Amino acid sequence: MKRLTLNEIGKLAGVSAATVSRVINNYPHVTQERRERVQEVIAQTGFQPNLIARSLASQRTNIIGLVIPNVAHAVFTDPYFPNLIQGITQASNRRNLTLALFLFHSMQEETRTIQSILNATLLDGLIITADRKEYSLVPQIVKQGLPFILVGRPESKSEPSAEITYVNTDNIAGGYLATEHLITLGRRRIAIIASDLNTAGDDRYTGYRNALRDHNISFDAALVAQGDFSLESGYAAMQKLLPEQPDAVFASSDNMGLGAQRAIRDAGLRIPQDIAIVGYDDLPPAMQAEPQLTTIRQPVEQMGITAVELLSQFVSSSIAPASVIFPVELIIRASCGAEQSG
Amino acid sequence: MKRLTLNEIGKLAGVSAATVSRVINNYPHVTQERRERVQEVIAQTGFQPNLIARSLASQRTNIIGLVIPNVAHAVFTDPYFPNLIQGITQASNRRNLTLALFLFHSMQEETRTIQSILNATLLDGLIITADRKEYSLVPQIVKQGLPFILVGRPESKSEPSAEITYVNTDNIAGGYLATEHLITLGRRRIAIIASDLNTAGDDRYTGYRNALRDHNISFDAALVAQGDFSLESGYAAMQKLLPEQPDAVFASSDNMGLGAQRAIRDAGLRIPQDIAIVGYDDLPPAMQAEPQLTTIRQPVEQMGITAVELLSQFVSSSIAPASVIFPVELIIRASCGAEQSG
DNA sequence: CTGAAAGCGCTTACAG
DNA sequence: CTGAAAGCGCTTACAG
Repeated sequence: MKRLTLNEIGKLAGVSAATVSRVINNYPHVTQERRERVQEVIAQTGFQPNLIARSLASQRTNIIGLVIPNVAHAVFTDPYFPNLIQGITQASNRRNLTLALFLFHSMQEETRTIQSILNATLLDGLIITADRKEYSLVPQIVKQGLPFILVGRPESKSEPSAEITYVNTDNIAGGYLATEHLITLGRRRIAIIASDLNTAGDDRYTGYRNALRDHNISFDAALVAQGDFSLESGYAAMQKLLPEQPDAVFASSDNMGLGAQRAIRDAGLRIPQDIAIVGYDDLPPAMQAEPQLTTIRQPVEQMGITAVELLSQFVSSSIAPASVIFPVELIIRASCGAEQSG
Repeated sequence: MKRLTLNEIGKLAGVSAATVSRVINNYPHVTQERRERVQEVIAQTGFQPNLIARSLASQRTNIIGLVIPNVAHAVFTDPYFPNLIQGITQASNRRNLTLALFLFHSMQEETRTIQSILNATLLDGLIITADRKEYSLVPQIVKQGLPFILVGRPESKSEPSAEITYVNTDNIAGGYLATEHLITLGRRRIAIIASDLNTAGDDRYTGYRNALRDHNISFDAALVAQGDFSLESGYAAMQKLLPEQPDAVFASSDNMGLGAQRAIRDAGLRIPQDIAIVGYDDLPPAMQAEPQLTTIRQPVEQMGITAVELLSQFVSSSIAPASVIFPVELIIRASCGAEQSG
């Protein structure tokens, strides 16, 4: 079936294409009568303007991109991404934005695709997840002038000049809360499964250090092990920590927490009696082992929504909006020994 | 920085914009010399054609949509979707297609968005996951004439006339393999946690029935319980089955299998000694409880790749290509009692 | 093989 | 408030 054009709608309504365009775009100065006549015709014909033509004329596509850099470990194992995407799609739908998703399966593919995204004129802006620290993408985009929002804190050293807008959760507070909770339970040899792969890991570690300091517990480097956010790395890290005889562990991601949980069990120790655990990221219960982890919950979906909103502002005003940081909360579950003490 | 146009590139190379366009689009009849001159200029300037303008002129956008209908239960809890998306993005990147992702958070939003997708001219085609049976979307799209590929088998009754192209895995064979495996282990009271929410569930159930029939085991309706692919529903279904004293259970999704596993343990029974389990879908080990499920593995990522390829064919030839069905395989793990028998 | 020109379907100053 | 017209940056018959 042949698609209608502005011109044809105009004819049917007895007005010019320009007027139809003005009605569609809610331009205020159209007489009520003409406006209604046009709306009538649009409703009857089910007309929808050609988005491509509109984009070409208006130099605005209403398409935004979500770029998830190629991370070493399976992107979607971590429920963080699905949650984030839920928020982003929700806000996109609401604002009539189309979301283009970019995933990569090799660094080469990533470089190539990013390059063409930046050179093409398809996108109004970009949302980029800050999963890797050594991410050279950012300066490249800044240079191009394409509006973008980072999800997660950028490395402070990157781009001293440019104002990078980001949404984030308060990871320092999260690390602090988690550690303090373990302290409150009377634990003193509190280990951490940390990660320096991204700034989220850095900040959670900072929170851990701060909590120890504030509670006059001396820091012991032997109680720090590194992981890469995967369950397997959590398992390995915990195995490394066990000889140090910690009585608690803060795993700076739930996946690593699950790994730690297994390692503790495999060593014949009890949770939480021997070692209490606090995780991070809040895996949905369905994915968790039992008992479920006490964890720090982040409003990831909300972060996605906000990212879209900030990006919209950026696109329409071409002034980078202010970054937003969301609070986190502690969710207490049995794994920590709160309810379950024997 | 000002973007270049075909015209400007042409001037730099001493040819017309038309010739530049022909070079870019690999039109064969351009003299070697001019071609090289143009390519040189393009390389030096880093010129990339404006995709929107190209789309408007060529009536082809190279954007495809992935539509994941609003399913009652968290879309991404099931690793099926991430895997599928991996395949789809990989193939999209390879073919220089942009992938637009459409998720919905209510039926109303879904209806509204689908409508505007179909009326707009933004997409060359659609990939749609067939997660719901009662899906009225399909006839609507068929009517619109937008090329689309279904991931999963459509209901047979839908659209007797239209040729619907789909990619699928051989779910009947999967159900058969799973059940036969349990039979081979000597089990006879084999329960099934089924689901009639989609055709995948139907087919797996058919495979179960066929296997029983071929092995002369009489079907017992009391050994059938329904689930909705969630862990919780698997737990509930298993609880319903336990009084029937099954000695095995085929859970037609891994999530439901994990739920069943918990229900069995909570009832004080042993896996696999008392009840052996086979799951479906192959959750990544990281998400699985222990012991991991014996399961039917489907080539989900490959299905995504193929969906994109079929859609490309469809778009360029406007003739619906033939559907593709992938084989599945049985992955034996300890939960089934193969290795672990005491 | 190549270029001038029309056309894709909108938006938006510009006059009036 | 409204319309005629130019323009967004390509592609692609059409002539030559």
